[in-house]
Amino acid sequence: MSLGGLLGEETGAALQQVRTEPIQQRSAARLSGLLDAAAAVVDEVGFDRITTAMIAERAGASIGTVYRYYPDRVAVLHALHERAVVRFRQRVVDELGASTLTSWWDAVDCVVTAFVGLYRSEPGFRIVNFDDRDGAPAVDAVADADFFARRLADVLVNEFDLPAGDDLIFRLEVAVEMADALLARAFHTDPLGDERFIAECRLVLRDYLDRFYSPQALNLLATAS
Amino acid sequence: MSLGGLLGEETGAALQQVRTEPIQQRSAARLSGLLDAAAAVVDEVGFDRITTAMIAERAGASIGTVYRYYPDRVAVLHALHERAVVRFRQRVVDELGASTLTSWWDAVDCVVTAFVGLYRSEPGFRIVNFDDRDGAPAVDAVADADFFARRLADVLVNEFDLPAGDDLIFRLEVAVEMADALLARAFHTDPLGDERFIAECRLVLRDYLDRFYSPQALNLLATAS
DNA sequence: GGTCACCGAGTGGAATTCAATCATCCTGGT
DNA sequence: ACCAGGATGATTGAATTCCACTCGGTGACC
Repeated sequence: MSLGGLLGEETGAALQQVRTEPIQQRSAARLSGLLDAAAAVVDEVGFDRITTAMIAERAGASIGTVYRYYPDRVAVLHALHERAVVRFRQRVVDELGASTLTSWWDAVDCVVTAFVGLYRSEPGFRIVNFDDRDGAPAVDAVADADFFARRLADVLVNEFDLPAGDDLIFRLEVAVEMADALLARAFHTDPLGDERFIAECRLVLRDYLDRFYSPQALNLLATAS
Repeated sequence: MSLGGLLGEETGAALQQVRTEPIQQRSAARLSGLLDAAAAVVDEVGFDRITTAMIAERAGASIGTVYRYYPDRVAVLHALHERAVVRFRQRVVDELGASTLTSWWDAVDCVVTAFVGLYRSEPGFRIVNFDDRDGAPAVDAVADADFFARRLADVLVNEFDLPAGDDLIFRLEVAVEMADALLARAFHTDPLGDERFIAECRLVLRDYLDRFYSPQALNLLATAS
C-alpha cells in the first residue's frame, strides 16, 4: 500500500534547517515551542513583520536561544513551513484512511478538505503559502508543490490505476498551483475561508483532471493505444 | 465602445502611496527614475533583498530623496507594483485593439498574451506577484484581481454579450487567481516562461469559462429562463 | 568536570529622520 | 521686459533607530 508514501521518508533534518540537534530531552520541547511561538506570531502580524525578538519573547526564551537552533530568521520560517507541510501530509493520509474512496476524485477531495481543515485549525498555517524570494536555491514552495505532486501521483497510480508518467505529474503540479492560489484567496480575508472559493476550487480541480482522467477519457486513451 | 474602460479612471495618487505630489517638472522624472531603478534592482536581487540604498544609488539620488516620495521601503514596491499593473492593463487594451476578436475567448487569450509579454520584456515585472503580507489594509493583490475582474467583465458583457452579474465577476476573479498562479509558476525558474505552464494556463482558463459561457452553455441558460 | 543550554548586552547593517542646503518659481519694483 | 530676493519645492547625507545576529559568560545536566 502506498498511502503512507505521501508522508515521504524522513527528510534528514530538512536540509540543515536546524543548527544543533537537541541532545537533552528538554530541548525538543524548546524547539517545538519556538515553532509554536512563531506560528502564533505569524497569525498576529503576518510573516514579514515577524521579528526574532517576538518569537523569543512569545516562547519565553531569549534571542540567543532562537539562534542556538536556527541559523537565521528565515530558517525559522522555513522550519515552520516544513512542519505545516508535514502536518498537512499527515492529515491527508488520515483523511484518505477515514474515507471510502470510490475514485481518484475522492482522493483529490480529501486533499482539499485536509488543506482547508488545517487552514482553519492550525495556527500559522498560512505559512504554507510562504514563497521564499531569496536566492535560497534549495527548498521552496515550487519544490514542495513538485514533491507533493509526485507523491500524489504515486497514490493515484497505485490506488486508482491512473496512467503513470510525467504527464500525470505535470497535471498534478498544475492542479496544486491552482488549488494553492484559490484556497489562499479563500482565506485571504475570511479566517474561516470563503466557501465560494473553496467550492470553486473543488470544481476546477475535478473539471481539469476529468479532462484527462475521467472514465471516458481513460477509455479513449486505452482504445487508442 | 468599452475597451478603454479596462484602464479605469485615474486612481488619484493611488491611495496615498506617494508622499508628496511633485510640483516641479524635474520631480516627475525623479519619481519614475526611482521606480525604474527599483525595477532594475528587483530583477537583479529580487524584491526582498532590495534596499533603499540600492534604489537611491541606481537612480543617482540620495537616500533622502527616496523618502521624500515614498513613506517607506515597501511603499516603493507598492508603487512599482501599481505601475506594472497599469502597464499591464494598457498592454491588454493594446492587444485587444490589435486583434480581431471573434469570441470572448480571444479576449481572454489576449490577456494571457499581454501578461506573458510583459513578464518577458518589462524590467521588474515580476513585482505583479508581490503580495503584501503586512497589515496594510488598503491596496493589495486581491483588490487588484477583483478590480481587474470587474473591468474585464464589463468588456466581455459589452463586446460578447456574456450575461452580466456577480457570477461573471466571481468566475473571472477565480480565473485571474488561477492564471496568476500558473503564470507565476511558468516564470519561477525560466525567465522566458515555461511554455508548458503557459499553454496549460490558456487551456485551463478556456475550459473553466467554457463550462459557463460556451455557446452551448449560454443556449441552455437562455432556454431555461 | 565537562558538555549542553541558555542568556542578554553588544555589534553591524539597513531603514528612516531631519536640519541644512540648493534649485526653481513667483512677485513686485524698476 | 528685466531683475532682486523671498517663498517654496527638492535634495542631501550625517545621525538615529530598529533589528538580525554574535559571543563571552553563567548555570543545568550527566
